[in-house]
Amino acid sequence: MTPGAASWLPLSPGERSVAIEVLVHGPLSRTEIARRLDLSAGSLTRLTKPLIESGLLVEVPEAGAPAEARQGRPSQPLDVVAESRSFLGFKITEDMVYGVVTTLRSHIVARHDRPLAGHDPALVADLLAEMTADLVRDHPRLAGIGIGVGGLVRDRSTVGESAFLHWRDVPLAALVEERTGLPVVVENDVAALVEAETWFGAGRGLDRFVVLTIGAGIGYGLVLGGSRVPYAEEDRGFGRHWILDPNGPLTPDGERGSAISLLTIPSIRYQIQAATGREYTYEEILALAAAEEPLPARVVAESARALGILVAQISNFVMPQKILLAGEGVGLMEVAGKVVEDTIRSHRHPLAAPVDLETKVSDFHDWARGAAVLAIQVLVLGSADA
Amino acid sequence: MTPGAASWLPLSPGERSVAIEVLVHGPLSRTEIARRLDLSAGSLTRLTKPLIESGLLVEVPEAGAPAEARQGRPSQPLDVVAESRSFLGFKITEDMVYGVVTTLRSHIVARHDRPLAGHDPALVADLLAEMTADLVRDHPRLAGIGIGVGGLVRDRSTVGESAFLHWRDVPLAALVEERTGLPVVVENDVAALVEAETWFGAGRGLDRFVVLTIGAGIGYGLVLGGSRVPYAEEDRGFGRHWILDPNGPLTPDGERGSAISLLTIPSIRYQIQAATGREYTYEEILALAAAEEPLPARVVAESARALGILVAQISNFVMPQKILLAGEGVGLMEVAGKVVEDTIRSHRHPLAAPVDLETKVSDFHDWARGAAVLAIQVLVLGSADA
DNA sequence: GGCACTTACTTTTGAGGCGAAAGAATCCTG
DNA sequence: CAGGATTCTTTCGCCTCAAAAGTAAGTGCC
Repeated sequence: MTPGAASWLPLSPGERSVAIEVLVHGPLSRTEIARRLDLSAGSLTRLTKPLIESGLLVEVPEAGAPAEARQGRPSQPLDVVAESRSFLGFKITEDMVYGVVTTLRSHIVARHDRPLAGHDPALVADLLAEMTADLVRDHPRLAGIGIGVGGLVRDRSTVGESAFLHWRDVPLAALVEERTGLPVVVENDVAALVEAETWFGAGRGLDRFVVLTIGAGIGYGLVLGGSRVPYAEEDRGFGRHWILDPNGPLTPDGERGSAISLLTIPSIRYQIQAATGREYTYEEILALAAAEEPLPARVVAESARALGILVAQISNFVMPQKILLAGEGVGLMEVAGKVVEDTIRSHRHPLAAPVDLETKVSDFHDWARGAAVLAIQVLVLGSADA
Repeated sequence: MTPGAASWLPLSPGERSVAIEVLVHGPLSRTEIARRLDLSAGSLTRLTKPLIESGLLVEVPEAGAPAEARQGRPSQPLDVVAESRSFLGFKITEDMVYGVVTTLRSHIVARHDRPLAGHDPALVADLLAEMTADLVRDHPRLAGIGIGVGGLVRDRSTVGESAFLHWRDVPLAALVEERTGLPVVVENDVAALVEAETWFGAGRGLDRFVVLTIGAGIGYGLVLGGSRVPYAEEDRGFGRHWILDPNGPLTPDGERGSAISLLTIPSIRYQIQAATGREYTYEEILALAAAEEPLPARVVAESARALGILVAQISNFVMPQKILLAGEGVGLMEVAGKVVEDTIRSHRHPLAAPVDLETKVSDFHDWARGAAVLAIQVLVLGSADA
């Protein structure tokens, strides 16, 4: 796809795996890479030479710890030149577009957000092109654009269905490519976040890894053998039918006691509003719960128990090495983390390995960063998927 | 391990993958193998030649369907000589040892069961050796023995903990090896069944595959990328804390409404007995439920709903291509299969891919067959795991 | 029956990746 | 400064594989 995408030269499989290893796992000496990829030292010399000559890798002086003075010839760490290329990531929400510029290492070096006036595909593409033009001024060497959208995305290029944008079969990648001339990848926002965390975040190097997001909706991503498992119902309402508590609350969305009803921000706000007649933000509700106001405390505790059950179920059946909890709703963990953990424990076998649950406080720029990682992957892998 | 295990010659990785492909997927022509393993036709000639010369593979006349007369030179299917070796599989229960002899293709060619008088390790090993001696008379060329035990097994050789045998750290493989002179593999019974189904059964060729067994207990096995995921709590009471219905029955084992309480045979018998004061077998209860006797019907329906919830949860989180339901308790599906399926559907996203749920009526000889497959794997792979 | 065509398999050849082993570089230790 | 340790490089041969050409064995059509 996207023939304009000047991918990383014609890399041989061996070279590519070396490049990815260095890209993802920071500076590494040749010996260390050989150990990780189970190759001989000789092969490493062979594989790294062209990568260094092409400027993709460089030998860095001595990675941080010269203190650790070992015997023998000092190792010569290799690293990618993180600043050699820039990547653009967008997250489209109902009323905003969040944009970030990242390095090859997926570090955010710039942010740029703009309100979204309408949902016409051409209009959205125009706005993305404008934002790209704004950002490209300070960041030349832009190598690609990644776009994250809530909804079903096909072939990493077409939005098949997006409820909040009212889109069906919009070839967003093509629209933005023709306006910017840059290679564009479009992906479901949760999928993009999962890829980002798998490559550069909590899931680095893990074999079985789960990402769970709570916010306006529920997001679930499963990584097995280092690559994401595609889901048929991808983000067309995850969790609507995950019944966590048959006696749980009934909300406009989702079945009674479903993950949607118990965990999403709109549902929690709805519950409080239905009971009090007043509107509170999610943060206000969490604060009230922390202050032990009875009604919010009960709703939040119920939500926390549901989260515990959900995490326990995932752990029981998938046995991931780590579960990453992200999204705008993770404030729940701060207020009721103990309830969550107790619930997890009571729904797990006492001899089972403890769940490695990591919470990541995240805003919309993290979603955009996730999208940018897709652009990195395309550059590195040549538009194939991991 | 087990140096006596005359494994399949020193097979190169390429040769081994060819051998396994033919072993698992029946007679295959060279072209077909090349297609499946993504190799060139030339490589296939190279790889198959030594396998044929060593007698491991043979060219078979024409596999069954000469009717399908295609144009061109007819293909020359290759096959393993299923009867060239025999394998022995044992399943140890509290009061019986079930034994089977299988071919290389894992077809059962003989059965032999004996009551188990006591649980002393030496006594059990003696019995296994006697049964082996009985069976080896009619089946020479015995290549190895596999033993399945409920409980925790380490290194495929030592029973770390088995509640019903009251064993701790019993080196069962060594005990049987020194009595029989044959290579022995010991494994958890569920794990063995999972391996068998992955190689020769419902899970053949699948990437994500789940085995769920209901019987005296609950068994759960997860296969990802073609190999089984090891669990920390392996068969030390799966399902004890899987709460499927918080309002479910309370039984001596497991938490209220747990998979153990709702699905295992002893718990269902306990529920009926507690309500009626009489003892019924599981089969009797199912028959009464089918005849719409109110109490059994209610208990069985509750059990079926729980199974549906469990299957739906597994599907939601693991997204396996297939779930195999096995064990002595699968009669539930015959009586209440519709309830199970309806429950699954109501706990799944309407757009989610339908669950491929396969029920396998199985007795203890299937467990023994699973153990025999381990012996096959050791022979083929050289005692490594898949 | 002969000729074209199709498909399956074999042989040959050449390129490329890999590891083993030997050698060079560069540090520490005494 | 010698000796050892560790990393990296070089060389060499092996193995694997793909490509291409050749052989085998059938069908279809005249």
